[in-house]
Amino acid sequence: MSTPTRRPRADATRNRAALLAAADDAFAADGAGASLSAVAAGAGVAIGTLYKHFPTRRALVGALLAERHDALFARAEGVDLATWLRWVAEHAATYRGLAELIASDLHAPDEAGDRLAADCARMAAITERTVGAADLRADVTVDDVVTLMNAAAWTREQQGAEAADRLIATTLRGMSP
Amino acid sequence: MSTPTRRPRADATRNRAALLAAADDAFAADGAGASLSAVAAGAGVAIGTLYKHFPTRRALVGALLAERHDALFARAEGVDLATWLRWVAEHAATYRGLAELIASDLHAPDEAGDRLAADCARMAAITERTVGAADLRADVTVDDVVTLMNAAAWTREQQGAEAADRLIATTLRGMSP
DNA sequence: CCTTAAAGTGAGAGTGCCTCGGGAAACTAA
DNA sequence: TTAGTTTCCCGAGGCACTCTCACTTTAAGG
Repeated sequence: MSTPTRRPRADATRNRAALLAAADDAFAADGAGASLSAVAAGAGVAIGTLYKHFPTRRALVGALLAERHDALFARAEGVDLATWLRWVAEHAATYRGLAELIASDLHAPDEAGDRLAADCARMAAITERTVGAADLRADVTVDDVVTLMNAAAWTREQQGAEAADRLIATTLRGMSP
Repeated sequence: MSTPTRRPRADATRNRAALLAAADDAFAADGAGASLSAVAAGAGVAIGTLYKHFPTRRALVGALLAERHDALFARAEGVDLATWLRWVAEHAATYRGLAELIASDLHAPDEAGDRLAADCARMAAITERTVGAADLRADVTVDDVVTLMNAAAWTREQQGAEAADRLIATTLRGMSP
């Protein structure tokens, strides 16, 4: 079980970065379901290389979102619930179809090494903490808030930021004592 | 502009019915994105025949939902807002992916002869009427309620009936004076 | 029957997903 | 430098699905 891990090859590092950049372009333009062959082409790399670096679409999206997640979680400290929900909804609007991709993973068992699943768990933990700090009716559960979070993310994607913000505000009003 | 419309051929009627039945099976099993070749095969018909009857997936889904819609709209008379929202959410859960398919059509221009678009319009009208009859805060708009309706439909699909019902109840509480 | 228009057919072109065996290139150490 | 080793890249090819269209079949109506 020794780990004499050799330094990664230079071309591998370069290709990985090129793939991420191309994927960001493609996903921003065509949504999270954009053609992976197009991504590979955009990165100037063969399709096999893409799959070597990112075995699944989820892995690619997860890598792409990793930085954004870190930034999002870093500033979540001590923020109020309404703001947190707005932030998550805003984040979920990064690429079209992202809310569905992420939501569909809540049902799937999280494979080992899945960055996206880990980030979802972190997000759930923050949500739970933030809910605990909020003043809500006794019969409101964390699940209710998670439901609202998902719904707001989907709404933002389908109908824009204003509709999502209004949904959050109204529902939170209904949750307050 | 005479309409010496000949009676439709017997095999056409038969095939259309077989296609609808096969599509219902397939969509129920695999969601609204199920393979259309499989549907054609299930109906014992060539793929070209499917496309002759239903040029797009939307047309097929629309035809399939037509009866359900009629039933839904028929009993919507005088029902209260909360119930109406629950019914719509329940209806949207008929096939997986239905909420998205319908929502994505709200953005697309409704082509002529599109039954699904027409039904969406009828649904919007009923919603507007029901909202008018409900006792809500002055700053709540019909759009807010439509947003909730879509969100509840999506939630029902992703998280089940209970989560959707709770979202509806909580948000309506936030909308009441 | 026989004509005619409606309906059916299915190969084929296009697109996308994903795999796998062989080739190439970058490291490392002598 | 060079040989050895390991990592990485390549892209043809198998599979699935969508949608079209020139051609064939068949029911309807006289």
